[in-house]
Parts: sequence; structure tokens; C-alpha cells
Amino acid sequence: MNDSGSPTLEQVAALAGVSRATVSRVVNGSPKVLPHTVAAVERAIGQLGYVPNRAARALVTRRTDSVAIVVPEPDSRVFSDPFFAGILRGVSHTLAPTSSQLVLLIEPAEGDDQRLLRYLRGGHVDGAIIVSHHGRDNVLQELAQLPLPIVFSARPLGVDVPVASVDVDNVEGARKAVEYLLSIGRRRIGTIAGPLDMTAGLDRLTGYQDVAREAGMTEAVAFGDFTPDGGEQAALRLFDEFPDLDGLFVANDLMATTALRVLSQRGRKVPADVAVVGFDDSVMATTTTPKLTTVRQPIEKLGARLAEILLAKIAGAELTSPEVYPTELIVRDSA
Amino acid sequence: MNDSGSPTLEQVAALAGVSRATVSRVVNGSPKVLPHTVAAVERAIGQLGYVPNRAARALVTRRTDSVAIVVPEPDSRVFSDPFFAGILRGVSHTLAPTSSQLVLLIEPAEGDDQRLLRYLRGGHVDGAIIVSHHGRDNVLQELAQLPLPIVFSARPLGVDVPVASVDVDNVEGARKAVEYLLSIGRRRIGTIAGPLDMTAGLDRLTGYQDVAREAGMTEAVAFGDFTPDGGEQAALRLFDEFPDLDGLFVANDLMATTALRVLSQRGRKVPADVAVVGFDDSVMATTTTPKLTTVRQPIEKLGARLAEILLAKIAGAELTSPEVYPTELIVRDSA
DNA sequence: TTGTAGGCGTTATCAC
DNA sequence: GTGATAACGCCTACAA
Repeated sequence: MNDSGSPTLEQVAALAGVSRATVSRVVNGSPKVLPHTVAAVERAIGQLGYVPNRAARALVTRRTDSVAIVVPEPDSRVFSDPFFAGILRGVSHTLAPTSSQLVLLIEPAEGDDQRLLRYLRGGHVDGAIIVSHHGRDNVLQELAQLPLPIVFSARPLGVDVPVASVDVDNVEGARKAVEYLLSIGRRRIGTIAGPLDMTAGLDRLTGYQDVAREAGMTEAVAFGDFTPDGGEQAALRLFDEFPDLDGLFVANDLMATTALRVLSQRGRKVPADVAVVGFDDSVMATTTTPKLTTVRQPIEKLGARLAEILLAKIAGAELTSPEVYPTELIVRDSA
Repeated sequence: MNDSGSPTLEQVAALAGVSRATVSRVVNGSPKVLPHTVAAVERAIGQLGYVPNRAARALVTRRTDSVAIVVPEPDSRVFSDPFFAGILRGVSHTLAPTSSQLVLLIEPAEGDDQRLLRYLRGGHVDGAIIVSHHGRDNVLQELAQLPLPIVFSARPLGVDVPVASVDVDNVEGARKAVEYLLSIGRRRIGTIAGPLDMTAGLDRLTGYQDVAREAGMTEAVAFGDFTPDGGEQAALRLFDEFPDLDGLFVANDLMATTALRVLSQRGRKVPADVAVVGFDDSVMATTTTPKLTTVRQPIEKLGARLAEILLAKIAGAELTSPEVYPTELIVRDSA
């Protein structure tokens, strides 16, 4: 034991009667060590409760064995978002069998970008996963150009260099929702869209518009901000302007819940008068009355892929293209 | 520049025309350096874009400047829980101005406790915040006894050594809810409780029972698992057994949402026939119809305190007692 | 197959 | 106030 408590390679070596180098080889699984020696060393390691000192190792290998998951926006909503939770789960699950640790990096306050960038540039992590919702031009662009393996969750808006990213096909998901509404006989379908500075907002609106155009349907759009309140306001405006809608596609479940309430307050039955489809398949989808028909994304899988891609890039792979996964329509009672 | 890109102390020293030691002093804000020297060094640092190498520093200081937030259960629900998100937010906000980084540690699979313990024992972090929901006897106890500054979010069940913890007063919160129901004239009040291996479940039930006893009211309890489905089942059972309840306290909002639906299906008006109070004040509380009256906890503040206490312990403070914060009743439409 | 020795970038303890 | 210099614990040629 040294002063601070943890045994060192040196002590293991002494106990096992070999050199530091040999212990190091055993620890790192080098194939060219005699079984007999390995056993002796492992016994010593067990006896001493030896754990390699990460700092010392990082100093010489220049690998930190840790990756960052970066949330480059102070917006506290990101956190409460079940999407973020799912990504985290997928990422951490994939990283678990690895020796890599997950470091959480959050922009503490608006405009404190430099802190993040400095950290990432400082060689404190081997790579980073960026989970950003808004198209924050500068930061995202700078992140994308960092001399560090990087992968984005969701194609970053306003970044003009090729980057690795994994995302769900939001356009296709929205299409599915609207086409389903069409298939059950709805003809005047409106949408509550999300902010256009978020890929989710932008792409889901695009999907709606594509189908509307193909079906020769007039567009009926109101914008919300993905929050319940925003959804309520948007629903109010939408139905004021287009009172005769018989179908509604809402860009996320959170807004859909309050849209449902607006409808019920106006005496319009769901799904009889207006069929409603949400997006996300969050917990809330099953707590509303009626239960929400919605578009599900394979969130955890996205998280897993994010981690896999990052690991591959760290290992030297050249990956700089988007990867897109399909969604699935979950039919419940609202449509 | 060395091979790997980052400039070192040595290079800064050379450029500034001073010794490594002096640069180190400047970097660490030592007071005894001439202003003139400081300026020269800082200029050099700026020019080179020098960033201290964390590994090298950690190796000699034996401080890692990072703290872990550990979730010692594979249960994926922990993550989706808005409570966890809030804690994370509070912690990271408090840590931001510090040089400390946040490392996320999750038990990847049931029974893989040793991995966590080994990591924490390995001196990879300066301290740890434990966010555990279930009373997982062994692990929690072992965590509590680690030779490392530790603080628990929520008093850990089944740990028999004194530990630092911060929590909300769940008993008092439940009392407030039930007393409020009493105050608006309800006399037959039931509760949907959470699992008893979670402090939140246990304490909230205790609060209900205390008030029931004091008011001479018969207890009417059904147990759920804090999920929407569990809440639905519990509500079904509860109202089958006690059809005449006129008040209901549900141990969390998630279960309250489905309880609301059960009530509506049975034709019982809320709040006219049955007044309902939830717990958490989650997003869902405002998306239900009617909006949920609920008990709010200062989650973000809890997270902040968690970080503050940990930082203090790392700095040497001896803190091994629980800290408890009050809740607030948010009256909306359901009661 | 195993040991020797040098160095990774910092901080800390001395002198000066 | 500043500069040598010795650790810190580990990996990795290179030599044996």
C-alpha cells in the first residue's frame, strides 16, 4: 500500500515475485505470458485488491477510456424529455461491457459554449455524443469540427460539414401518421407542428406537407413549442381557423395531450369527430383519455447505435454519414 | 506541440521565458507570482491554447476533479423518471462553476454491483452521489461504507450506518395532501400507495396513515408500482373494495392519471364525487382532465444540495446526517 | 517469456 | 518570487 491506500503495480510485482512490466502485461491481457506467471500475478492482484490507476494509465496511453455525452443547451427541458432518458439508457447499456465511462457535459448557461469546447478539446475524453435539440448554429458547427470522434443524435441543423449522426426518420414517421388518418377516411387533416429550428419539428411538418400535397389536401398548420401549454395554444388557434377538421396530427405526445383536452372542451369527440395521432409514444400516450394513437421511435436502439458508432470512430473508423431508423405507428383509441 | 497535439506546461514555460514551476503557479492561481510574470505566462497560454492535462495532474494531486452520480439499479424506469432528470439538472448546475465533471455510473444489469463498487473504490472519482429508488440492501450498504465521500438522494432503506442524504419530507407531503382532502370536507379517503421498498412509497403511506389515525378514519389502501398500469389496477381494486370513497391520495402523479380515468369510467365525477390529490407535480399533472392537485417537491434544489454536500465532504467536512426539505401542495382542479 | 529503463505532464519540496 | 528536481503509477520499446 502506498500512502493513499491503493496498491500499485509495483507492489503487486513484489508480491508475485515478478517485474512491473509482467504485471502490466497480465493486467492488459497480453498473450505472451506463461500461464503459471499469470496465475501468480492474478493471485497477488486479488490479495492486494489492486486496481489500475486510471490517471497514470491515461498519462501514458493518451486514452482516457471515457466518452462524453454532451447537451449543448441550458434548456432544462432536454433533461425531462423522455427522449433524452431513452438515449442515455441505450448509450450506457452499450458502453457498460466496455471499459469506457460516460461523462455528462451540460452547457450550464446560455452562451457558455466555450467551456464545453475547451473541455472537449482538452483531451479529457476519447469522443463525444452530442444530444442537441435546437439548431444552435455556431456551437453545433464548432462541435462538428472538433478534432475528436463525434456523433450527433439527430442530424444537426445548420452544420455544413459531413457528420456522423443517428436519427429516426421523422419525415416518414409523420407520413405514416397522416396516411393512416387518410386511410380511416379523414379528409380535412390539420397538424400542430413543432419549432422549425429542431429537426423533429421541421421534418415532421415536412412529412405532413408531403402527404397533404399528394392527397390534394389544404394545409392546416399551427405551431407549438412541444410543451403542453404550447400545444394548447396551438390547438386553440388551429380549430378557430379550421373548425371543420376531422383529423389531427400532433408533432409530439406532450402537445397532443392538451390538444385532446381542447377538443373535449369544444365538445368534439375523439376519435369520432376528430381523429388524433401523436408522436413519440411516451408514457403519456397511455394515460390520456382516449389513449393516444402515436408514432413510436426506437429510442433505446438509437442510443445504442450512437455509442457503437462512437466506439468505432474512436477505434479509427471513418464514419461521417447519417444513419436513419424507421418508426412504427402504434394504433390505440384516439384514431 | 507534442505529438498528440496539446501544448504542455513545458512549452508554455519556454515561450514565456520562465520555468515550468512558475507556469504551474499561474495556472493554479498562486498569489505569490509577480503581476508582470503572470501576464507573460497568460499571454503564452493564450497563444498556445494551453489546457492542463487532467491525467498528469490527477496523478500527482490524487484528485480527479470528477464526481460520480450513480444509479445502482438496472431498472430503466429510473431514467425516464422526471425526478432523476430534475436531480441531474440541480447537480450539474451546481457543479458547473466548479472544475468538477460529472461521471454517470449505471448498473448495467441486475447483480453487476461489483463493477460499480470496484470503480468507486478505484479512485476514479472524488466522491459520489447515489440516486437509488429501491432498497437494495447489500449494494446500498456497501456503497455507504465505501472509503469515499458519498451522499444519498433519499434516505437509503436498510442501511444501518449514518449517511449523508437529502430528501423531501415525504411523510409531511402526504399529510398535507390528506389533510387538505379533510379540509374540503372529505371523510372517506383512500390511498394508492407505492412499493414499500422505496422510501417514497413507504413514507407517503405513513403520512396517509398518520392522518387517518388522527382523524379516526378507516384506512383504505391499495398498492401500485408507480407506473400508469399499476395505478390503474390499484384504482380498480381500491374502488371495488371501497366504492364509497370521496377522497383519494395517490402516491405519484403517474398512477394518479390512470386513477382519474378509472374514476371517469365508473361515472364518478372528479372532484365532485371523488377529490384526487397526486404527488410529484410532474408535467402530467397539467395534462390530465381535470388538472391534478398534487404535492410538489423542490427537486432541483435537492439536486443542488446533493452536489453542495458532496463538495463539502470532499473538502473534508464530516457530514453524515439526513437533510430534509418541505413539500408544497399545488391546488388545481382535481381536489 | 521476462526484465530494465525511460518518459508521459503535473505538482510539490526544496533551495536560491 | 522563482527555478531545479523528484515523485506520481503506468506502459512500452529494447535488451536479455
